[in-house]
Amino acid sequence: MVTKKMPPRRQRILGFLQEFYSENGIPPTVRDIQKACEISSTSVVDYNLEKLAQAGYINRRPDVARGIKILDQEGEPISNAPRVHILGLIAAGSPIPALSMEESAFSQEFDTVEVSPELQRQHGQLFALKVNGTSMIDALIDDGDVVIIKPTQVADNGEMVVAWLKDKEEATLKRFYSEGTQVRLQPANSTMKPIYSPAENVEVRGKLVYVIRNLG
Amino acid sequence: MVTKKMPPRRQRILGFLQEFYSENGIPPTVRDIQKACEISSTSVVDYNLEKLAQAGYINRRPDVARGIKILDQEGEPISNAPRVHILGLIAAGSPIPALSMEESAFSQEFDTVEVSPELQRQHGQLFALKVNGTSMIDALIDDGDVVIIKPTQVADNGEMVVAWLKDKEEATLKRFYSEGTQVRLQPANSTMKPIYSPAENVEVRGKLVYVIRNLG
DNA sequence: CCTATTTCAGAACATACGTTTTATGTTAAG
DNA sequence: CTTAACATAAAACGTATGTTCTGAAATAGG
Repeated sequence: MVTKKMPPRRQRILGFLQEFYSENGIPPTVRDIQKACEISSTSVVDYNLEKLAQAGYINRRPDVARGIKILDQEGEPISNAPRVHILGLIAAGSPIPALSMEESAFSQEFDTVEVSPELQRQHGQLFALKVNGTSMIDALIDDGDVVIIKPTQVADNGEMVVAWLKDKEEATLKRFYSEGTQVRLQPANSTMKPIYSPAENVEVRGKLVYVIRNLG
Repeated sequence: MVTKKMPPRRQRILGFLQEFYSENGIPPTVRDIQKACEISSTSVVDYNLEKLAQAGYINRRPDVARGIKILDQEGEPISNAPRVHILGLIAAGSPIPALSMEESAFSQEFDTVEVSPELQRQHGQLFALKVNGTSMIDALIDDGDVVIIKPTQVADNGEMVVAWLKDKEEATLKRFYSEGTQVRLQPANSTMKPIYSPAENVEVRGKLVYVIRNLG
């Protein structure tokens, strides 16, 4: 599908649609859009909505209040469940990208996964990583699994964390144990040996709160 | 919270609300409810909606079209993502309940998990089981994990299935391999031995399409 | 049986909200 | 410059949809 460049106003409308729907559980009205996007007339909103519909970004149910259906890339309606960005891959040796998300919250550049609203409510802002390779298999995490992570710099003992090893410049998923001056990073499976490292060499980037595995 | 008995009509309205929202991505109007629940007047719908709001089942946004917010047990708004019923526990020796769901699709008697719409679209009707104990740990499935299952009687070789062993009267999660007259049920981890059983002793109940693990 | 409370009915009302119309400004191609 | 396609504007229109009013039927408690 050839995606043509979109006027900024239309882009803004589309972004607002997703944001509003995700926040309120109902799509906005034409007038909601008008106010939020600082448009002078409802007819302009209508015009741009029609364009968005032609381009396949939305569906419109004629004559029904709040009749806009927001579609994903496959043309299927999206749900209003919170979506979490998959920032990248994690594996032995692979770096984790920067964790500043607020700005690009609704940019289309990342893959996303749906999470339940409870999870989002419970933990606040989240991000996700896709696990590459079987290096985490000892922690019951398989190749291709997606892990949902809550950003944090601290962790309690026994929690599964994304740990950054400064010296090796690599990130890993392990159980975290603070043992005085050093840190033990323990695979969940006892047949694997733990990693011991000085506390100042280990940076906790986030804790693991959810694992998703898609088979089939 | 003391849940008083609800008039059947009110129960029906509540069920319709969830069904309609899940199906259409927007809540129904008062008149949608009126038609679907065969109510003679909009005022009756309004009356019952008010009661449902008092009882904490919904929120109403005054004067806004389709302003009903459906709430879960914690009083938080639900999303319109498809919800899948958790029919029970699965573990060595535990039975799996009957798989007829259509009738009780929106009864409140089961716990549910949200799944992404894509999953539902891809596989159709689904159900879920909560894994009890660590007996599936060899298949990278931990105690407390929730597995999403697509009901089916057949499976391709290598797929993870819910297999019912008639002689032992127990269900188990394993990889499925048809080997002529008998069936091999293979744990995902090679350190565990496979189960060999005559084909007529093994009933495939469903295939595993998704695994969810909630930590923290 | 009597009374109070709950539930249901029908109709009318008020407005939230999608749509249409007519007109003007803006950009891009020839 | 001219013209066509694109985009914006203001106002009015029609109906979809929440709300209210008045009254009657059904149900429950004593």
